[in-house]
Amino acid sequence: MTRRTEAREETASDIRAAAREELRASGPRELSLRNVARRIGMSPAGLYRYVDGRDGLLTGLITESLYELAGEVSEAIGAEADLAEQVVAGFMAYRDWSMANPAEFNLCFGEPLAGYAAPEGGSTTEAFQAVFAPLLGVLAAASAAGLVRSPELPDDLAPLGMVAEVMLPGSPPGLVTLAFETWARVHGITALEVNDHLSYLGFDTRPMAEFQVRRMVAHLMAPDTLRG
Amino acid sequence: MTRRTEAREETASDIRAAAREELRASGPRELSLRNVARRIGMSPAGLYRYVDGRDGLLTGLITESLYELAGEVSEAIGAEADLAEQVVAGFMAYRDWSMANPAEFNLCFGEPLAGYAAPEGGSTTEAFQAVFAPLLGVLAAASAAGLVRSPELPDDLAPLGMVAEVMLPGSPPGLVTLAFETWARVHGITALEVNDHLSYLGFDTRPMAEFQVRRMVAHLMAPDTLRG
DNA sequence: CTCCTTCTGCGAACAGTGTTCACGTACCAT
DNA sequence: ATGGTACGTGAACACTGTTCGCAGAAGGAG
Repeated sequence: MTRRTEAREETASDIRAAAREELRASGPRELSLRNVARRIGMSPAGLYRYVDGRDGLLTGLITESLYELAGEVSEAIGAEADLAEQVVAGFMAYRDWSMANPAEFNLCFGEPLAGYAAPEGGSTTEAFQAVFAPLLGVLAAASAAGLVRSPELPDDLAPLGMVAEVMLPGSPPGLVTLAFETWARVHGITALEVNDHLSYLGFDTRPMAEFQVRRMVAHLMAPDTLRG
Repeated sequence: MTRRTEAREETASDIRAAAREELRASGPRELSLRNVARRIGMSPAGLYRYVDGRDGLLTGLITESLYELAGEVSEAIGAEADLAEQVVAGFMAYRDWSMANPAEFNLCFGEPLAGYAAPEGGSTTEAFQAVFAPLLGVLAAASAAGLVRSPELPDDLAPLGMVAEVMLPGSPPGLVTLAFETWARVHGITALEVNDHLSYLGFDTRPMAEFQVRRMVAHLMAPDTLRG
């Protein structure tokens, strides 16, 4: 009962590591199951004893990557005292991790993989929440401290009010739209950087990203935040 | 000289159309050259008389898509009189086209295709400029009219000043960073919408996108724009 | 220690992909 | 009418994910 499960655990771990390498080397779309097998010196068919095909391999990579990112974000937030600086640090950690792990970023936040469906259990959903929970926490804290004034929701966005009660219970309904806006902003600059759409500028674009994030936070926490 | 070139032109057009259909049906990554051939009832090898492999097919799709998008953006801008409304309309056209053509959006602005390299001639670069020229034009006009106050560039972003002189000659150097910021913002919400990362909200997210764009424009053209 | 079950891994196969090559065939200009 | 050129094809190669049947090895029961 021991020797077998032990060996199994080890090869499973090897497979995970090899898959991660393959992901970095070939990207999420071109991730080749046969190459993963080749890396650990196994036949492609043998992998199916450990992983439920390519989809299973991918869900493993997604959750693993998300928890890694979540750790980075939490750590970055924890290292700052000021609420505004926490927001900056948290989102810059999101950006920096994405630049360091482009394949993982695209796997989690980019174009959905053709033919891939998230598993039933919702294990990936949980991992996503692990990433956003700390960011939402800081935002909610800033709101509670009166640093962030949430905009009023137009009638168009009434459905968002429902979501607000679930995502950020007790917070003003407008805060959730602010949360999506901040995420979208950071996601935007990050996606452009990661996918080389700014590389023709010919210089390191990190300062530009930080500039945008700081402007965002300044606007977010300005006393005269525009409404609507 | 006539019958042959005429027939050639027609099949070339058929190929373009079939490729577009295939792109919509299968996405940019799974775009299968063999399926394109199948659509027009041709052998895969025969396609090589018309198109330089998959890469050639893709460059054609990219430029065609970009010019289509450029048309939508220009038209939307032209339909508005107020400068602020022009910005809103231009970017919403960008968003709406992307939602209507997700495969094309990802092909042009998403994760670069593995193994694909843009051609030498710079034909795609030209197409990209066709998209951004009208947007930059409105921004420059608004700046010239004193509606937009550009932020001062920190020392970090000195290289951007060089780019500014090329992209927006005669405009304040800070305006170009504003241009990138606006693009990044719209790209962010668009990418999230297009790639189904907001679909779990369960309602049409267009109002949310418009809300964000309007907030962006309001902030952009507010008299008390924050500097830096 | 022997027997039997279960787990593990492998080779072959299938359908699919992009790409190349040699081969006819239909068109066109002379 | 004839020579040359452009067109289209079928076969082939190396690759992919996935399934299936078959060997062994590991472990437990008697």
